[in-house]
Amino acid sequence: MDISEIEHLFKHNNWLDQLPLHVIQGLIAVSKLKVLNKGQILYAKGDSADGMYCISKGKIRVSNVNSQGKEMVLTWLENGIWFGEISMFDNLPRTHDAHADEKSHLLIVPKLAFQKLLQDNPHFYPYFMRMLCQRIRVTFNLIDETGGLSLLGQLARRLILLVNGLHNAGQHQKTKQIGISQESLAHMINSSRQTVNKLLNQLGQKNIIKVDYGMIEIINMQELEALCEI
Amino acid sequence: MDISEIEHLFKHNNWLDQLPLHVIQGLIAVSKLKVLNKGQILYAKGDSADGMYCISKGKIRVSNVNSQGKEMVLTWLENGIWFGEISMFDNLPRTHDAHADEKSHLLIVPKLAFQKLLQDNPHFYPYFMRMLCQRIRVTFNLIDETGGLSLLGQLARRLILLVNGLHNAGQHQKTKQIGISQESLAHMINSSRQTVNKLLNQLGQKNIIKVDYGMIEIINMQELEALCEI
DNA sequence: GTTACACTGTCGCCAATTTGACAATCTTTA
DNA sequence: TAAAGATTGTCAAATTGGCGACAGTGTAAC
Repeated sequence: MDISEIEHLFKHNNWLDQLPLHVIQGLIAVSKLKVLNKGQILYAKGDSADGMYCISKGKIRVSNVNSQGKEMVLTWLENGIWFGEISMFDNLPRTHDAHADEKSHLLIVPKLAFQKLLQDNPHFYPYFMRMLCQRIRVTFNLIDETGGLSLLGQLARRLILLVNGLHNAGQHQKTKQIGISQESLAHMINSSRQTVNKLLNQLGQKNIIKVDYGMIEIINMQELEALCEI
Repeated sequence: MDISEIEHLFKHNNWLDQLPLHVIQGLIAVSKLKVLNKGQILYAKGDSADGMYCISKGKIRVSNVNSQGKEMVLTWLENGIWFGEISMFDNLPRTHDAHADEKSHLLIVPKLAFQKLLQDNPHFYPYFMRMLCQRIRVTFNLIDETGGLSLLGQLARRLILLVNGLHNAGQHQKTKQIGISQESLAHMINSSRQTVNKLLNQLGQKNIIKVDYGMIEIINMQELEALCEI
């Protein structure tokens, strides 16, 4: 990964891109690269944080384990996504587990460097206040839009969430494919594999999605969005 | 409401109480009082924000209307609770509706005054960054802990949430009574009044809670917490 | 006080969902 | 390539939960 590629990662973020170029370059100078192999853990819930991450390649699974020991996946994060900023800002433990689902390349902005940046340049605070507010709005949305939906509605909402990402709005949409097993999907909406299988195939017959082995592709996004109303 | 009472409201908040006394007094000087009658609306989702609130008396219902037109209640807020800070910090519309469920007295800290405070004193930013992070952590918890629970588990979780408050941690616990109809509770966990009624009475027979007209009292908090594992 | 309204308790029926089971298909690993 | 493991498709039986109905009880308003 060369410098221009790294700069691009910063420019891709709605908040970091507000920083003057020389500040970005300062952050890049102290940032580190990290490569995770498939299945490797990045951090666990409760870990203390070393910094904030951006994915330059690969896929990270953000999840935690519920009281029955079942893994509940919050979301997957992919190229260009920044994450892990909460613990960086408040110095408290990680809220989730993060695993690499495939070989992944990450950029790490160290916590101390970032905190020093803010300390030395308090006028940058508002950018990151807004960044945090945005996170809150997204999670509120998740809570609100899930409540009151039928199972089919929840499934549709979840599929959209999985392609668009739980992360910050305004991303240019990539492929509309989701690599996920029906069992994982079932876990996410607190349902059974069999029911999810039935519902997915119903959507498949209506040509709204295409169901494959370990893979779902969204064909008709409008229809899917309409289903989120039920 | 006299000055010392208002000062107490500021001291009650984990973040505001970090501000020097003269700053608090400055904020109090520009704050306004507002009285809402029962049923009156404080703001609606989408409204632009005038500031941040604290309840000195009464009860505020935070909710929104889902796509089927059903009201989904996120939480109730009571004495001493600060809320409405998101829109104040990011200048974006309100995320929820807020209604007074009974005659309520509010303190309003105007947005402009607060923004000026931060502009003039950037070293206060970190307090409020942490405040926002705390909100994110609480909402993540709500999402994570609800997922994978049985209906009974969700109900137990919700009851605990309602006495402890969805708001920031570290509040000294008041009475363990919740004034709420079983129908409202049902809405909150996306279930039916009848089912909630049955579950509540089961908990009542086990002496975990006490069920009354429009009122639920938690008797055995430990047992209730244990139920959040199923 | 009494009338209207809101809330609770409890049916029974019916639809939706879970669960366990098993076979078929796809992918990965040895 | 073959074997092992993961994922999907499908059934039937058992369970859960939603919904309408209606009576009983508590609260508020006039």
